[in-house]
Amino acid sequence: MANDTLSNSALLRRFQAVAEDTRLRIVQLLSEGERCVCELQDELDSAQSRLSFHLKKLKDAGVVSDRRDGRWVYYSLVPESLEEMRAFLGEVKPAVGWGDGARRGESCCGS
Amino acid sequence: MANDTLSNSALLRRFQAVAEDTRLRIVQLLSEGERCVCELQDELDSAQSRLSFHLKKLKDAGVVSDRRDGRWVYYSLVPESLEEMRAFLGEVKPAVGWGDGARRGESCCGS
DNA sequence: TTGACGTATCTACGTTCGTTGATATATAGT
DNA sequence: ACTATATATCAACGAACGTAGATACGTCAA
Repeated sequence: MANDTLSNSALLRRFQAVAEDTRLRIVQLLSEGERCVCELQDELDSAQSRLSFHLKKLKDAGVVSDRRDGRWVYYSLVPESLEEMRAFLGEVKPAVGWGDGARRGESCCGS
Repeated sequence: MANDTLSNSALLRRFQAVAEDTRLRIVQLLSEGERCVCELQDELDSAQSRLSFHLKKLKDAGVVSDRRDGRWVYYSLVPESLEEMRAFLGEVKPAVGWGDGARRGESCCGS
C-alpha cells in the first residue's frame, strides 16, 4: 500500500464525512448534480441548520465544494476525493481472497 | 442510482466501520493478508481489549470475517463489502464535473 | 432603507463512541 | 486438574457527535 500512516488523515476525514446517514444521502443526491441548500432541504426533509452543519462537515473534509450564486449556494461533489477513497478500497481488496492456508511466513505470537 | 434509501443502512454501517483511525489501519494491514489479534496488537501497538472492540465493529459491519485456529483467531477482509463501498463511490462520481451552467431544469426554491 | 429570503454560526443538550481496566471464556500444554 | 496464553465481554468514564432553536450574515427587491 502506497500511503503511509500519516497521510491517512485526509482519507480518514473523508470516510468520516461520508459515514453518517444524512451525509451519505447528500452525496447520493449530489451525484445527480449540484444542489442548493433549499433543494436538499426539501429532498431530505431536514431542518436548515442541520443541513448546513452536515454540508460544512462534507466541505471541510473536501468531499464537496460550494459556489455562491446570488442568494443561493450550490454544492457539488469533488470527484478527486471520492476517487481517493475508491482507490484505497481498491488497493485493499485484491490482496485478499487467499483464505486459510496462505498465511505470511511464520505463525503468530512466536509460538 | 440503483440503491433506495433503505438499503443504504448496510452500506452506511460499512462506512462507519472504516471511518475510524484504528479501524482504517486494520483494514490497511489486512489488505496484506489475514492476521491474528496478537499480530495486530504488535503492529498497531494497541491494547488487547481495544483491538477486540474495533474488530468486533468491523465484523458486525461485514467488513472483516474471522476464523479460529486453536488459540488464535485470524481476521481477514471481506472483499464484497469493500467492493460495495467502491461501487457506491463509483456510481456517484461520474455524474459530477459539469460545474456551473449545467444545472437541472428549473432554478431553485421556486424563484 | 427596509423587509424578505437563503444560508451560516452559536449554544445547550442528549446520545453515541472509544478507552481503560477488570473479568470471563476458550484452548493448549503439563 | 492446573496453568499459561489468546481473545472476548463488561462497566465506568470522558470526549466527540448530531440536533434543535435562536441569532447573525449576506443578497436581492421594493
